[in-house]
Amino acid sequence: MARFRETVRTLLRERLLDAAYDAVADRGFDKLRMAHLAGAVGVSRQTLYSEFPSKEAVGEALFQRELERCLLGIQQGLDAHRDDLRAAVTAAVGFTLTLAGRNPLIKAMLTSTGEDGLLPYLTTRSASAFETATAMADAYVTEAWPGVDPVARELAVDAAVRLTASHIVQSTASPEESARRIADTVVRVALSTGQESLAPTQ
Amino acid sequence: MARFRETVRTLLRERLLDAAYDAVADRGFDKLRMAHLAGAVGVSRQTLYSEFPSKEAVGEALFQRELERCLLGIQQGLDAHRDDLRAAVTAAVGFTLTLAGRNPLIKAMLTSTGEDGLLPYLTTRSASAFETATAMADAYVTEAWPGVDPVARELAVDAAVRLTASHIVQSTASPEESARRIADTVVRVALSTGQESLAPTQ
DNA sequence: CCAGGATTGTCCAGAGTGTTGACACATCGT
DNA sequence: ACGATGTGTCAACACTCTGGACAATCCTGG
Repeated sequence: MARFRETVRTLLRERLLDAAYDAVADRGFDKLRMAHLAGAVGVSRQTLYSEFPSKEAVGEALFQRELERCLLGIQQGLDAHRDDLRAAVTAAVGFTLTLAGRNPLIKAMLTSTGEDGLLPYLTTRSASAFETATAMADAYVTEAWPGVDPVARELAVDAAVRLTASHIVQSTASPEESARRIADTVVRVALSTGQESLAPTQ
Repeated sequence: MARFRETVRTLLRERLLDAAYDAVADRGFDKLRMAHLAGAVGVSRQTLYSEFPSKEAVGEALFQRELERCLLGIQQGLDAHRDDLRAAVTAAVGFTLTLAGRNPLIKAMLTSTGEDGLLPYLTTRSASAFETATAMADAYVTEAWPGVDPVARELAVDAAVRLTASHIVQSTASPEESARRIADTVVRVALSTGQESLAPTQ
């Protein structure tokens, strides 16, 4: 019977995260004030604390939500190349990198000075992020390319996710170039049998 | 400081009206049960009564909201003919009549047997409806055709609104034909000077 | 016509939740 | 060292929703 109550809670949560998003994108996470956040939504500070136990929890939720939004876009990118593994990976990774580059929240995270900002969450809370992204990519590959060997598939998906995340944090080239390199790696992993000899085949 | 609380109230109101809309469009206003309405949204019956003092109040609010939605569409129809008074009136009235004919809520109102249903509101609560529609139309004409005499303008607008409402309740012809007739009347009223003699000019 | 069920509208005690002001504590710049 | 600022916690209070009860009314079938 408490169905409306639930929607109110989720609405409150969304509003809080919206306000937090704006504040973080504007002035950075360390400049975010819990009192301002509560006031921006029109709720008491205590209510905010009953929804998010700590400021860190706000950061985690913010990061999590942004991640899921990105994954949605990636999913669509993958679906555009259901016949070419390399092209699909290139497209998805390229999309991810450019998106991350433009996203004001991620930008704010990365430009935060030193160990301030939301960067810690990228390592701390990355567990569930990796989990989600990996699960999604794995499900996709399983469904789209059932011919790939399970072991190779798992390795390839894991590599793709981790390499992409790495390039988000530490980009060494343009998104497109990085995407090509990652796709190259992933394809090699996926199509290998694991039985190759280390010795030259002569 | 109660900004969030307000949005929750309006949200509750919207949800209630949405549920009421569905129920009325489906089974008619007299078959609508306050208990079902509250349950559909997930609140107690008491909460429903604190938002709407009576079932009649629900009907009024429902009618009012639907009216405002229609007016929005009419406004757009008017803007398409800012150079031809007759065409504008014809379009707006025609749109209104066909819209009213298709609208499931209005359909449910009109098909309710006898004095049941929402029909009473069309006369009871029509005061504010007429007020709103008239004000909108008057503002439009004043802005779009400043050359029309104020007295004639007021008469024309009033006639347009009342004739349209009348044709919604009691349609004697197709929407297009009714629209043409109403537009004809309105144009005659608007362009008259009020100085014509009743006696033949000989 | 009448009895019984359904429905509306009202009331109230209790539970749940948000508000408010206060506090201890940590951090930081002066 | 000090005051200012911000985080996190607490308890008393106020408000709102809930759930059950109730009378009054309407409808329906016998």
